[in-house]
Amino acid sequence: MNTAILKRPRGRPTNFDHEEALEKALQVFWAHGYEGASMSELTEALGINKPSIYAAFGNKEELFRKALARYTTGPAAFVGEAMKEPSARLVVEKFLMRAVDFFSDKSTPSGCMIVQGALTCGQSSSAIQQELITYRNGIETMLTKRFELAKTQSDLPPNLNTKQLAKYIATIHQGMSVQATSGATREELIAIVEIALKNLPI
Amino acid sequence: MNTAILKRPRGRPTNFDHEEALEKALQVFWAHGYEGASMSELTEALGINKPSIYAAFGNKEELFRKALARYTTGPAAFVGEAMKEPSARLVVEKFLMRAVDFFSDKSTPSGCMIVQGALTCGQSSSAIQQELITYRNGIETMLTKRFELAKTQSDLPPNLNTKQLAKYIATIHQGMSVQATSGATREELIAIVEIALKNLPI
DNA sequence: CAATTTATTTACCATATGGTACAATAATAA
DNA sequence: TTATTATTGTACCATATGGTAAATAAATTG
Repeated sequence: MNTAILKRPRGRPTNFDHEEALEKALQVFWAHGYEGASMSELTEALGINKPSIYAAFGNKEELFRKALARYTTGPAAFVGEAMKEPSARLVVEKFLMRAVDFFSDKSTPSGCMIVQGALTCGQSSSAIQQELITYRNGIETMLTKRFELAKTQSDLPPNLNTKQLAKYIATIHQGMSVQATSGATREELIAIVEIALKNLPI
Repeated sequence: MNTAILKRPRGRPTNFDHEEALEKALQVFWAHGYEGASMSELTEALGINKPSIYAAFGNKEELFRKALARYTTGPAAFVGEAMKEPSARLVVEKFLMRAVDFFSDKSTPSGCMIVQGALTCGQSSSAIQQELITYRNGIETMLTKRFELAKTQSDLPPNLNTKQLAKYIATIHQGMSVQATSGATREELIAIVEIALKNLPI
């Protein structure tokens, strides 16, 4: 089954599972943000010593990037999934509703890591801050492209400004992330989405 | 005119203007958040040495609280002002439109300090984090109360859930704060508000 | 077996953090 | 003038930060 142990590499074997460790790092960064997560908290959470972390993942920045990649392909993968819905309207519904599930999942930190990982920070973290902005823009771009596709399918009117609509949806998503971190309940988040959907311009 | 110098206090006079210093501290905290603003950056920005800051304002937490108070009664006072508009609809319009002006003002940091001052942080800042949540809830409560008043004036239907509506408006506001910090232009923010207003349930 | 390779542990590094002791300074009060 | 009071500047403190050197341990190769 596990092909990884069929042919062991040369030296002393690694004593921890990289994916498991990355998952734990993700939880810490997700909960406290890039700056708010200290290396000592991370070492404690991962259960391995610092030199092992640095050997396996590079440095704090790299560890964050790898945790972030895991985040987007794991818990936050629903964003890409939502784009596959058959109509623009359903895409928005799915995106926002799944975001509510996501934000109110009590087994994970509240809020979106891409929104809150480094919104404000010291100068030393500006690289990460900028990368998260790029990720946020990426979500907007996904929405825009999906709306453009809907236009070609006569699912949306040709005069509709897809970029603006995407930005509006992203704004609600980001606002809900803040709400979730502020303690908003699942029911409250659903109410927000219902208001938003009931009054959607599409 | 200046009554403060008519009767000087006993010892060596203070060498800096407290309000000016607080204003500079506000700018730093606003731009970098509570944790992201270091005492050394603050001392440099205020142009006074650390012992003077501590003598005048207590400690970093107290300095932040005083800067935050200045924020709410100064640049962010428009929130309370907006509540005075004659109808619920106009309250929301004014609140969101003035927020756009506020967020896109190039002479101040982008985004809202109450939203971004300590969204995520290390454990040592959880007190400030909690206080900012309380401030955010306060804005929602202002909106709720204003909508309740509108009900008594037959300005809003009696069956309308004012808390939910307030939370929805607050969500858009918070989302726009994230957008502003991510580089959204004034025009883009206006477009967001226009979509939101065009589809308002009131 | 020894040699080699890699990972772990321990202990440490330079720097930055929030915060302060203490002496010097500048004002007022007597 | 002298005493008193309060603020300033310098120099410092304990601790935490991200990060690493060096020795040790555990595996494979020959």
